[in-house]
Amino acid sequence: MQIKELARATGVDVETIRYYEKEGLLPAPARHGNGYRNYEHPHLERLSFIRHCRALDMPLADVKRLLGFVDDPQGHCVNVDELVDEQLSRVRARLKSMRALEKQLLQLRSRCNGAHLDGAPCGILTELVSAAHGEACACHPSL
Amino acid sequence: MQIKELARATGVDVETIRYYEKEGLLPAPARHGNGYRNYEHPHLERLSFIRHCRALDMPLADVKRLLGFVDDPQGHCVNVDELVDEQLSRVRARLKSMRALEKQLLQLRSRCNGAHLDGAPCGILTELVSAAHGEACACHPSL
DNA sequence: GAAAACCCTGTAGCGGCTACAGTGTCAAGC
DNA sequence: GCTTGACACTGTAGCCGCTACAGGGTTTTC
Repeated sequence: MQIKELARATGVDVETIRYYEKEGLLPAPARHGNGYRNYEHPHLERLSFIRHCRALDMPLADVKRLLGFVDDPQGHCVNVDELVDEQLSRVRARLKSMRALEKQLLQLRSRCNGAHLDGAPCGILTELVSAAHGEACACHPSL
Repeated sequence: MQIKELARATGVDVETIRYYEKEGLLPAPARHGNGYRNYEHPHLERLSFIRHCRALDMPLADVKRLLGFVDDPQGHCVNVDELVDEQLSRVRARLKSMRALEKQLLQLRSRCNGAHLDGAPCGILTELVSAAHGEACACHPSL
């Protein structure tokens, strides 16, 4: 299988496949006489595995570790568990801060209403600038 | 004010301050005779403004545009509005995918339970590998 | 024999910093 | 006057996970 076929089969970009090989995530395949990479089914499986982990937003370093567990399947469940747990708490931490962000942006945007018509200065800008003065700030109370 | 004082006053790293100057977000300050940067209060305000926007996770390019509006405060409210709206929808899109992620990770983690004691292979790894075979997958149904 | 479509390697770029290396300057203590 | 330490400067490289070239070779199709 040439690289483009593997790319099509997995939905992974050709350049990304070569990148994974360079980074040691995907083993270097055999080559045709002309130097073209020749992939087999195991490569497809491994690449799908990688993409699946990436879809879960795991860093490549973690994916690499997981692949190590797959290659040597001897009761590493605890390690795998930890890895997933870490990823989960990373995701949750980001969720929390994104929710706060959404709230702040909503409050900020509401400042603009009504200021369009008269010559008053933009409420959003005023709000943002006021943060620089250390005044109480509706959109970013924690600063 | 020397750069370290500004850094302390704003909570921004010294290197980051120089980086902002290089990127054109913070105007180059006057220099002392020895070449050291000499910041005034307006720099502090501007830097606080930048950090505030960054705390809202706005890209530096947007912050730059906002600073342009601040410098030329002539009824740009509609533009500012748009900018904040764009940021809000970016945040919301990410929120959505993070929530999906959390769910998938939770399901994945639940696979591990009970497999620790006997010699069965790790449920999480099994689940992740099964994705490579295109089987139905609890933790990532959409692939 | 020419064009299009594929392949190769290697390097540079993205964003937003962060971390050096290598050098200069200044204030305090001896 | 000398050393030590903390600060300053410039410039470059590294982080992540790709992505996009440049500059070349090969294969297929007309």
